[in-house]
This record gives sequence, structure tokens and C-alpha cells, in this order.
Amino acid sequence: MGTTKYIKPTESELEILGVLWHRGIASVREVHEDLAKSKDVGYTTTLKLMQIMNEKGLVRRDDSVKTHIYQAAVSREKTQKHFLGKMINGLFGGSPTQLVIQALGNYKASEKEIEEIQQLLDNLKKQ
Amino acid sequence: MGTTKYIKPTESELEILGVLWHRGIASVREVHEDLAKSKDVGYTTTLKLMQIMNEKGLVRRDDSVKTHIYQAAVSREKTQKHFLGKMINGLFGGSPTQLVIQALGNYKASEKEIEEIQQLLDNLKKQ
DNA sequence: TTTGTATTACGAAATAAATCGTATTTTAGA
DNA sequence: TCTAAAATACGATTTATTTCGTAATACAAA
Repeated sequence: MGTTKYIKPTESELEILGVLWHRGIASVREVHEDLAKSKDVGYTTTLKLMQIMNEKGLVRRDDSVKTHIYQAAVSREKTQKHFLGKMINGLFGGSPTQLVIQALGNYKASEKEIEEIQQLLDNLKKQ
Repeated sequence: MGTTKYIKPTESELEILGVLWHRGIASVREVHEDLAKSKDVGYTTTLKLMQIMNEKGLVRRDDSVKTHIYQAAVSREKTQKHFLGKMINGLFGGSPTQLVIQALGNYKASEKEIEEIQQLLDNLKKQ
């Protein structure tokens, strides 16, 4: 059945996925340069990681060209959902509401964003 | 200054902290029995982990009694905040609002909870 | 064609995390 | 006091993750 096992990205893999989600497609060099802005790491390390991710199915690559081109093979949304669920259970005693409250309390949202959330809550209430 | 370095709990350590936050204080046996409900793991594994956590300063223990009694030495809130920040940056492109929207969309909240959040949003707006 | 540069392949070391077996210690109760 | 049961201590192994050096390959330009 369509139930492919969920592959949990490690922390470093998540960083790479972040770059790929942001850029759409990218070469190892490009990913590495993005990472290097915030992290001190060697090129071959990034390369190896991306090769491993390819084997695991976390990314897909086009190696018909000299410089291989990568893209994420897992969706941002699914990954978000997975880690969100994990956090809610592990850290917030199973309460998504607690997580939302913490998030809203700790990080300021703009007026516009607040209204967007209010909108969403109104809709949820109607159901 | 009071800036003690943040110690990042590993995944297993987080599970143990979860039990301790929930119970307040507990023996290794008690923690282990809680964990064993959802996970297949040996008693000495839990023990060892808790000893390591004690060394790291993640938990504190009273060993003046035969059966050592443990409690969390890091607050749930600080830990929540840390992981929340990590997720927002890594997975939600820096947008707490996106995280909130995902959380609210994926997990149903009761009417009462929704109202609680609305209340909070109203207050945020006034500032 | 030769050479230089960028790339990928790959093995292996370093580090971190989790697991558990066995020995030792403690203590309650026979 | 002696013994059994429960607990802790601790080393060692296993597994996962990250890191990077070196070799091989591809290709563009001299």
C-alpha cells in the first residue's frame, strides 16, 4: 500500500533540506555555500551527506549532467508535521494548544499575522 | 554572569525529562516503568541515561536515600522555548506564525482552547 | 593532447548516543 | 547475623551521525 516508511532526517540533513526547500534545486556547491554562512564545515562533508540523503530517498538528484543537481524528495509540510507532532507529545504534554501559546508568547507576530491566525481560529470554531 | 551554557537534551533524555516534569520527582524504577509503556528498553539503560543526565546537570538527585530520587533540573519552559526556536528557524523558515498555523490546522483544539488562544491574540494586538 | 580546476566517489576515522551485562552495594526481614 | 531482592556503578559494545582526506573522473581551455 502507499505507506512508504517515514524517513526521519537527522539534524544536519534537516539543514540541507532547508536549503533545498528554499532554493528548489541546487548543486552541492550551492547548498554548501549556504550552509557555510552559518556553520563551519567542509565541502566534502556536505557532499557526503547529500549522497547519503540520496540513498535514503530524502533528496533526488539529476546526475545526467556533470554537476549533479539536487532537490528535496520529501515535502516540507510532511516534515513539519512530523516534528510538530513529536514536540507536542514529548514537550508539550500532548497539547498543541500549549505549543501555540508558547510560540505566540515568545515570538512577536505582526498585526497582519495575528489577524491571519484569528481568521483561522474563527473558521475552526465554526466546524 | 548567570549565563550557564544551555545543555541540549538528546531525544532519549527528553523522554526522561518528560516523565520527570510530569511526575515531579521519581525513582529510576518509576521513570523506567513509564518509559516501558511505550518503548522496549532495559532498566539499566534508563539508569545509565539518568546517571549521565545527572552529570550533565539535566537532572538533580537525592542519593541520601537508598533509592535515589530524581527531579528535572531544567525547566520545561526553557526547553520548550529552545526547541521551538530551533524548529521555527530550521523548518518554518523563521516564521512562528507558520508554525502556529500548521499546529492549529493539524491538531484539533477544543472550543475552550480556541477561545483561550483568541484571548491571547487579542491581548497581543493591544500592545 | 596536456594540464588545471571542479566535481564526485569512497573509505575510514572521530564523535555522539543508546544499550546492556556484570559486579558491587544496600538494606529489609528471616 | 545472613540472605534475598532491589538498587546503583561502571565498563564495554553497538549503532548512528558527522567529518574529512584522498583518489578518481570529467571537462574546459591552453
